[in-house]
Amino acid sequence: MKTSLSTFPQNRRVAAEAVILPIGVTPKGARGKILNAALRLFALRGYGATSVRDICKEAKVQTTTLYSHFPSKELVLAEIIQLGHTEHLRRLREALSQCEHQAPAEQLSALVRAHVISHCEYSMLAVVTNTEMHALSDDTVRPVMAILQESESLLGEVLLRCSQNSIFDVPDIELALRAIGGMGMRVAFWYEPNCGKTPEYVADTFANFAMRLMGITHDPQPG
Amino acid sequence: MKTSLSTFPQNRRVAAEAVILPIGVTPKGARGKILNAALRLFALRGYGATSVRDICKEAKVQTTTLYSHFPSKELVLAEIIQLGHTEHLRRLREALSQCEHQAPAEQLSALVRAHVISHCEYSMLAVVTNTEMHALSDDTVRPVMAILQESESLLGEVLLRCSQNSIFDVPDIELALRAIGGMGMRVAFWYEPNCGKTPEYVADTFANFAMRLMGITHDPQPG
Amino acid sequence: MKTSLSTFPQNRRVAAEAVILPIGVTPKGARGKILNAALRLFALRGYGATSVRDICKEAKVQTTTLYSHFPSKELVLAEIIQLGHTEHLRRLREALSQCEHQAPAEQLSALVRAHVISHCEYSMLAVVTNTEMHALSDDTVRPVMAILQESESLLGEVLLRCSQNSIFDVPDIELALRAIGGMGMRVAFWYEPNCGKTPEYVADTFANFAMRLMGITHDPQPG
Amino acid sequence: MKTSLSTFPQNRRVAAEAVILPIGVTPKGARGKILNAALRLFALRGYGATSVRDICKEAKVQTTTLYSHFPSKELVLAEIIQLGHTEHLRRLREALSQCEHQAPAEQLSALVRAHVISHCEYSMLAVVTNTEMHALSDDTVRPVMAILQESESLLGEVLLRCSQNSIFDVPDIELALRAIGGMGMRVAFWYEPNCGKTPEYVADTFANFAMRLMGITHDPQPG
DNA sequence: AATGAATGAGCCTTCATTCAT
DNA sequence: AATGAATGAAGGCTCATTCAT
Repeated sequence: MKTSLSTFPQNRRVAAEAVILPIGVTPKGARGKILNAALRLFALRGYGATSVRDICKEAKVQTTTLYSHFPSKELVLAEIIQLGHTEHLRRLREALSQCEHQAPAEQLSALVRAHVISHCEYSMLAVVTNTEMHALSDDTVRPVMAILQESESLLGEVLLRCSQNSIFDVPDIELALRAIGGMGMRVAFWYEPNCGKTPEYVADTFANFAMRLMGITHDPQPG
Repeated sequence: MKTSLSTFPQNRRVAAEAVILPIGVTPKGARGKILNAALRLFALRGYGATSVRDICKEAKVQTTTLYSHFPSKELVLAEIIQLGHTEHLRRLREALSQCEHQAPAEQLSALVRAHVISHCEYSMLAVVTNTEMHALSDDTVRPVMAILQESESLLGEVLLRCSQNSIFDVPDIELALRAIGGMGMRVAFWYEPNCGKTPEYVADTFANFAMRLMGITHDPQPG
Repeated sequence: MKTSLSTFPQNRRVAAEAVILPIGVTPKGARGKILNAALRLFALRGYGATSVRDICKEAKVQTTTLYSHFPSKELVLAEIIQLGHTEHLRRLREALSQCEHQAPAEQLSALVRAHVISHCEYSMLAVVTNTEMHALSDDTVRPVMAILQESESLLGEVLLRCSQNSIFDVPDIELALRAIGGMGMRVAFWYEPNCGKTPEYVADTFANFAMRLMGITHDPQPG
Repeated sequence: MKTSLSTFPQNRRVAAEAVILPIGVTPKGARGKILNAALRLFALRGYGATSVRDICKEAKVQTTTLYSHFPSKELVLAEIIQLGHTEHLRRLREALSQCEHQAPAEQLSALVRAHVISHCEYSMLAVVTNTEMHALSDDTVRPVMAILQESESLLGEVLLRCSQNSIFDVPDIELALRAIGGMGMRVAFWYEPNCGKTPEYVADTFANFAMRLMGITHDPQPG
């Protein structure tokens, strides 16, 4: 018996249909077409199951044209993942910057909201970013990994400050980080615009979940 | 700057090293060797990036031997995923059966614990099961999907019963399901036996997180 | 526009459906089942496009069983071709033996009739015999070729005797042999029992064609 | 005992050595080299027994080069067969067009001559065209079959007109079509330029055979 | 004879990439 | 930049055949 709560309504990697790259970040011309096509196919089928020919057919360019814009298929993926982590980090920073003098609880809430919203809005990007990083070579992955770790540090530090505040009651801060990070990351796989919930609503709810998970008490003290 | 809270310590899909298939489920002989080799490589590199020759080299059999046990590479994956979902469902059911007359809160706790422990103990299996299902054809995925949905229904129904109990305060039950399911699912990617935490400890903590997330109050009424 | 005279009503090598090996020649048991299955598949698909597995599936025996009866796939074909040429030669000889004291014209008629009837009755055998002999190795083909050449000699000698008789008027005896042999050989490809003509009728008509082709005059002298 | 009349002097599918594709029809460059190599090997060994590697070695190109000119091995065969039937039909039409106002007898003679000459000159093409069509899939064979049937219709209609003319005496027009078509078709298997007979001579003789077979009387009336 | 597993060569085809134009 | 042809490695898979049982 199938309940209305099923989390995997179909056999696709990502529920969302629409694209794709953050506005203002997509390059013009063939380069942009290639990146968007590659992102779409990597998200739906996976990097290993997508050929250069597939990408170029989707982008409506010649196969060799790809090689005048990128040195290899791997570096197409690298650029996409780079874009993904960069945009993600930018949003986290932006969210933090708007409440940097407020209590840790406010900061945590803002971070989780930004985390979730970006996974809703750029779900394909997030799926690729989170599932295909292992396809990059060690040298290629290094700068990308640095950005990812920076994002994690941001959340980790806020969690640390929260845990030092008596309004929270955290049994294991590392596991809390894993749990909060993980629940947000999964949003990219199931969210799609027609699901009946707005990104902001999901974000608010998940921020609430994060607060609860951290054991916040109902009458907070000043941070 | 890397903090001690980083969730992705290296560029691999799955942190765990060890294998692999649930005891008692692994077939004898070449068939079992092939399944374990394939599981390991699919988990580390992905299905698309693993060749039949790779699997057979790892399993120390001839490539043609694989084809006397499986009709295709896809059906090797299918069997692994089937095993994964079946074992997962078996554990959820077992956990539930041991508290079927208890309050929903107890049941939720038991389910989350089973969910997490199985993602710790069979992390490779869980990673493959959760990230490569899209590589199966429609016909092949159908029976597997049915098992997955059965597992989800189990958790969904318990959440539903919890939400109808006044000791819980759930803003959105569907999102709660996504959050709790998602945080457990991600465990497979980062957990490894030498991380300093036992599966039981992680499971207890995540069960606690789930309770909190569901807004449980501190003096529960009988379910 | 398709006329009712079209010679290739469908894309198959041989029009006939039914089998197969001459009665009394088919071995008992697995050996016979294998030969008949192989003949059928070689006729319909060709030797190169038929696998040992295909043959064994059709014959409902194990793959290895074939190898306890035949040393190789090639020698299955060799046996079939051998059977085909042997039966063909037997029939030509039998036909000749019944008119050995009659005029060459009678002998030619009898030979053409036997040639055509055997191509009607064992059309699958004839198709394989005539189109797959090149698949045999030099050593294997030698004894088979000898039988074939014996059959041809039979017809060639009768034609020669006819041409020396003044009731015939043959411009080129070698070409007459090719023409008469060739028109009979093609019968195996298009004849099928439900075509509305009996083998005897076709044989009589082709014998008449052969006579005409040899330029027979209407008041024959004694041979 | 081998007579000088033997029709199968050696174990090959086709007696002729030389090539191959009609002048003016062979494409330039690698495509043409591949077609000629494939034709030669298909004729000598059969389609099923010829690998893509064989073709490419013979054509002195890389195996992948074949795939930038043809979608598959099957479509190499399809193109060859298409060329064969097209050229054959073209020659029949050309022959007919030069005697379209003459008596049916003249037309029959012209058709048989064209039929035979094209089987002498392009014997490899004819052998492949006539023996490997069954290797094509249903969809691929359809347009090719249409051309073949058009050629057959041409001959069938002329035979029909002949049979309605009192100078002919045809016992069974359908069998006459089979016989005349079949004897010409077999020419491709045994004719070779050094056999001591020119294509024209063979063609004239077979045209004579065809007339006799149709029961022509020796003092024809105007058609 | 018959079986089930295994073998090594080879199948057709596609891959990411390069090069001369 | 863009093109069409070409390249060498590797892809998944099937082949005819063998062997221990």
